[in-house]
Amino acid sequence: MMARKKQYIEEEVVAKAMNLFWKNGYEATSMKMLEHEMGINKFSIYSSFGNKHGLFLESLKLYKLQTNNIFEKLSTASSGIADIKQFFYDSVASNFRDNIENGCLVTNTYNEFSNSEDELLKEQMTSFMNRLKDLFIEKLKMDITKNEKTVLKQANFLLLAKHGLAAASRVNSKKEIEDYIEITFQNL
Amino acid sequence: MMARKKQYIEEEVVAKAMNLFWKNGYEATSMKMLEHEMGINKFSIYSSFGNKHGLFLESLKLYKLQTNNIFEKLSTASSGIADIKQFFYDSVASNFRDNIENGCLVTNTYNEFSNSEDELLKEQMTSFMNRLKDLFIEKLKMDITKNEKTVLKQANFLLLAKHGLAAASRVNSKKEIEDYIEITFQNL
DNA sequence: ACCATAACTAAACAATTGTTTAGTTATTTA
DNA sequence: TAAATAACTAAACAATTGTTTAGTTATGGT
Repeated sequence: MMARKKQYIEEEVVAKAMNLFWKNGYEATSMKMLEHEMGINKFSIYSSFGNKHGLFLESLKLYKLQTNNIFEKLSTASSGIADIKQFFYDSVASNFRDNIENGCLVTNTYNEFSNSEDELLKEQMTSFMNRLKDLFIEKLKMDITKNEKTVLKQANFLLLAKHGLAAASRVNSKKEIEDYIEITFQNL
Repeated sequence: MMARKKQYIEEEVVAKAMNLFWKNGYEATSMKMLEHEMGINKFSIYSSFGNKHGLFLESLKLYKLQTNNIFEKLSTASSGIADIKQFFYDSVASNFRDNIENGCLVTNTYNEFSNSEDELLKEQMTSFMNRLKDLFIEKLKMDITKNEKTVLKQANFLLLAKHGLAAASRVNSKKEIEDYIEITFQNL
C-alpha cells in the first residue's frame, strides 16, 4: 500500500548533487552542502541513495549518461584522426558549467581516488578509460598506413593527452587549451 | 636563556610531512596522520609551524628546493628543445617515491586548490608555472627559425603537456608515459 | 472516512577534524 | 646546585563529519 508521495524527483536532485561533486570533488563536498544544494533533507538523501557514496555513484552514472552523446558521436564517426580531434574539442566544451571549467568528473574522480582502496570506483574508472582507448584505436586504424605498433603507441599518447587535458583545463585558459589541442594533432 | 633542546630536527620532520601531503593531498592528510608519520606530538608541530597550513607551506618550500636542481639543469642547458624533453623525463623520474608515482606536489596542489580562495597558495602556484613557461620560451627561442608566435604557442602547449603529464602520471604506466613524451616532442 | 504507511522535520548520534591548554620533564645558565 | 624556561605528554576543546532515529505530516487504498 502506497502512502505519501516523494516531493522531489530523484533525477533532478542527483543532477544537483553531480554539479557539486563535479565542482568540489567527493571529500570536499559535505552532506550539509548537498542538503542545501539538492533542496531536500538528509533523511531523504539517505532514503533515496543509501549513503553519500551511493549518491556519488549515482552522480557518476548520470555524468556518463550526459556525456554519452559525445562518445556516441565519436563512435559513429568515420574520418579517423579528425574525429578524435573533434572529440577533444567536444569534451572541453562539455566541461564548461556556469562559465567555469571544472574538468571531467570521471578524470577528477580518477585522480582523487588514485591511491584509494575503493575497488568499485577504480573499476568504473578503468573501464571508462579502456572504452576510450578502444575507440581511439578503432579510429586510428582507419589510416591503413599505420602499423599495429604505431596505432597502440598513438592510442597511449592520446589517452594520456586526454586525461592530462581534462586535469589541466581546470586551471588553464581557453587559448592555452586550444593551442594544446592543435599541436597535439598536428603530427599524428 | 635557553632551556631544553628540541628532540627533532625541523628539516627532517618537514620532509616526512611533505611525503604524506604528496601522497594524499592537503585535505586528506590529518593531523593525526602527520603526528604518526613525523614522529612528534601535535604540540611540537604547532610550536614549530603554527598550524597545518603553515606546515603545508613549509612542505611546498622543501619540495621546490628538492626539485630545484632539475630546473637549474634546464636553465643552464643549451640545446633547446632537447633540454625540455630531458626536463620532462627528469620530472617524471623525480616523482617516483617508494616505487609509487605520486605526480608533482605543486601540480597536485594546484589541482586541489584550483577553485579555493587561498590567494597565498594560488600565487605560489602561478609563479611556479610562470617560471616554467619562461624557461620553455627561452629554450624554444634557441631555434632561430621559430618566430615569436610559434614560440609562444609551443610554450603554451608544453606547459599544459607538463601539467597534464604530472596529473596523468599518477594513474598511468611507465610505458604510457614514455610514449606520451616521445610523441609530444616528435615534431616540435 | 479511516488507517496503514511512506515521506517529511529536526534533533541526536558517535567519530573525527584542527587547535589549545594545563601540567610534567629536561636542560641551560648563573 | 638551583632557578628559569623551552620542550615535552596527554587531555580537552569546539566544530564538523557522515549517519541514524524518534516523532510528525500527508496521502494512498479499502
